[in-house]
Amino acid sequence: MKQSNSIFLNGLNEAQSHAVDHFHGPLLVVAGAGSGKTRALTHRIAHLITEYKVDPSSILAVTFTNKAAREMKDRLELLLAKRLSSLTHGKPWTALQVAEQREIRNRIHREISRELWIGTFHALFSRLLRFDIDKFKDPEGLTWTKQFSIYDETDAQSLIKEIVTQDLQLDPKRFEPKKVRWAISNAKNQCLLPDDLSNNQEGQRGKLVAETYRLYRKALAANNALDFDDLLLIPVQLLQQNEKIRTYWHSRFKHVLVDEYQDTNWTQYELIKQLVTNGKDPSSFQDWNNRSVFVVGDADQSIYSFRAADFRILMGFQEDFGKKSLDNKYDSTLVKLEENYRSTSTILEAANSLISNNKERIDKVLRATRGEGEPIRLTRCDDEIAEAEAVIHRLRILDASNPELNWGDMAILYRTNAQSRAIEDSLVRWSIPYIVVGGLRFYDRREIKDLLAYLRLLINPSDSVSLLRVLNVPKRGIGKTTVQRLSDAASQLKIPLWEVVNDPEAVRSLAGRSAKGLLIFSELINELQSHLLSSSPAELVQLVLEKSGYLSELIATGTDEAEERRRNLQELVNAALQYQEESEDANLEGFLSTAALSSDADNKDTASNRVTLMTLHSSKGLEFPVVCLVGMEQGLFPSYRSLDDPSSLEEERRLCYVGLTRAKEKLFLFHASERRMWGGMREPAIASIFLSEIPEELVKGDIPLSGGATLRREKNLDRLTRIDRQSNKKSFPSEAENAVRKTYSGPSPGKRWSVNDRVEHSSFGEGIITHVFGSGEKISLAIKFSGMGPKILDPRLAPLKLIDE
DNA sequence: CCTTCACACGCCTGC
DNA sequence: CGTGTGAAGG
Repeated sequence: MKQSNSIFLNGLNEAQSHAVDHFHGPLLVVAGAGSGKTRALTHRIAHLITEYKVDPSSILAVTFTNKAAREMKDRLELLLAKRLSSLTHGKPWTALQVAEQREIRNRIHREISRELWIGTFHALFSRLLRFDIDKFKDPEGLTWTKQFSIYDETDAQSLIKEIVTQDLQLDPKRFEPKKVRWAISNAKNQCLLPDDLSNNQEGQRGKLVAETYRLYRKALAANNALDFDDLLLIPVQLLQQNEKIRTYWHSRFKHVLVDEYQDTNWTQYELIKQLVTNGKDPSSFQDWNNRSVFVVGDADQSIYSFRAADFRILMGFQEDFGKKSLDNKYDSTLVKLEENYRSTSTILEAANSLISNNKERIDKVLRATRGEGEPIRLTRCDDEIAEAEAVIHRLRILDASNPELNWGDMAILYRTNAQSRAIEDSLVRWSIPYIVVGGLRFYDRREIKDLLAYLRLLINPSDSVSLLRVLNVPKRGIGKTTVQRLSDAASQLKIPLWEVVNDPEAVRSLAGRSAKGLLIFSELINELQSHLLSSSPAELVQLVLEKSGYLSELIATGTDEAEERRRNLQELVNAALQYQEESEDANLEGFLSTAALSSDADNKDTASNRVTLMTLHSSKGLEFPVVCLVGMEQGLFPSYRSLDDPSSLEEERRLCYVGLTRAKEKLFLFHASERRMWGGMREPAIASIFLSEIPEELVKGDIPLSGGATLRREKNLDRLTRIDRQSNKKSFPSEAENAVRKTYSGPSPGKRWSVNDRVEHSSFGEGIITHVFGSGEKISLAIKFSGMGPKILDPRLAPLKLIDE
């Protein structure tokens, strides 16, 4: 079956060809930095389609970022286009006219790449959920529809905060929503449900976290919303419980490829397993005919354990899926790519030496294929401002003395986003063009989130988080008290907030002066909803902008900041237009998913001729001729949180390894002896331990280096930069806190209206009072009439009379 | 009842 | 340094 004459095997080394040509069964590709794994992945897909005649729609390829997905598609299209051009035109690709090229690419896109499922775990499985989530049966009876909203971290946290303070009546200072959210996220990423978590917990605090998790999940369902973690966890549950759906997707995706496998978590692993083996135990799964699972990764580049990635999943792959190892090199389930085509041998040697300090590794060496290159340069600076100046100075020298180097060939990498500021200042001072990747996402800007909240509300009126966000934006005179009254009513009636807001009588009854604003708002939403089916996403964005008064308010404000926001919103319209161009059946749900799941790094093209600034994490998968790595100091990099924890320190070291191996030609390291942390305090800083792990002979210091001995001695000193870990103090709700459970002012004896009273309404007929809101003069009644949902009425206005028993 | 202003507090990394 | 929360003002 081996097709050794395939053009997609040309120019590959032995190990790469082996990976590309693999057809049946599981294969783990251990791919060191710069060993051509993206090449192997794209060639493999092309090879599967053209040589093994695999239907493109049966290929599922998981990438780590959307950007990587787009690149993979582009490269694949180009590969296939080149092949097609020699087949159909008998000419090499470059000899074709532009129009011919375009026609071929369109054809490839239409017939092949459009059919492929390539994307991040989150993007792919939210797509799957848009098909099947309505068939999901939750053990606690929760339900979702295809119109579900996707909540980002902020939305999720505000929901949790609400639960902690309102439902559980806990002090958010002691039971921090952020930490609780983190614990819940961790559980979800390990495939744990509320009950599982509860059973895992001993102390009261743990039990409370599990209880928050349960309520949080319930709240998400009430909002018809999912958080990022649910996009993976719900599909797992769905595939586990529903054999029909599982078998469908199992039969559909015959070839599954996963990039950056070292950064998968247990929930993602479970997804892969369900799809590949149809839920069977992988070690005994036999039915590999015309089916494969192909994972690529490098345990030394695992840098996401903070979001529950576990590289032991990669290390256990063979045992999970494979037969026992016979020949270590070309085992039927393992290929190692160990030849590095990216970096000079100096850079590689430094990286190899650094990473050898880690204990938890798969044995792997990275062999250089390029020359020695220049020594690594290390610069020590007085503080972060001097550091920024030193970096820029270095880049300017390079720019002046190397005509072949452009600004776009240079990258400045740092541990934390906050470090970019000082460097940006210097770049501006020297008028050097630059781009900052990461940090605040475009879709996290306030005005963008506001507009997206409108759109989410339109398709998913249950989404109360979005409703609350835009209810009074722009200002409609609807204040906190009114909102609280409406929310209380909604939660007691167990109906979405929107149903209260959308009921004019309820509004008139519950709200005072702000009733007018509420009526305007609900009319607005109803009107916008009427355009849902007939308008494109971009048109809808424009409509919301105009009809909501958002745009006119910004124009009226007239400040620079407002103008900036207006431009961003225009950019959102453009993003919607671009989305429409790129996808076949463009709809608003799709656009909103794309928006929720895109990261800042996805949108920036690094092609423009600018110096790139980013965190080490975002640099994964990229390469640059020139790399400057700044802030190599204890407490910063490695981060202070890792200093007393060996396994986090190893992760920091892997991060450093990733950073070093981004460089192709020239590598510059910087550290400062003093640094302003946040606010103003100047903190003395000492050189990073990682510097002492790079062989001295590879490094040339601008200043005399403190040797490894000094560093090792300093290592044992008490860290000035270290911040004491918070002691594990428990925070239980006190007796007092428990005692002040909120009571709504129900009917007091002697009042005219009470719960369970039977009433008669002149047009709705007979009903029963289910709730009484408010007290004194101002009360509202929730009444259940037969044949309709609960109505909220003001007894002073509504034609009601009490029926005597 | 809603808006605005001031102050306190905290930031690692990100789909 | 930005965000979120609280008290005073309108």
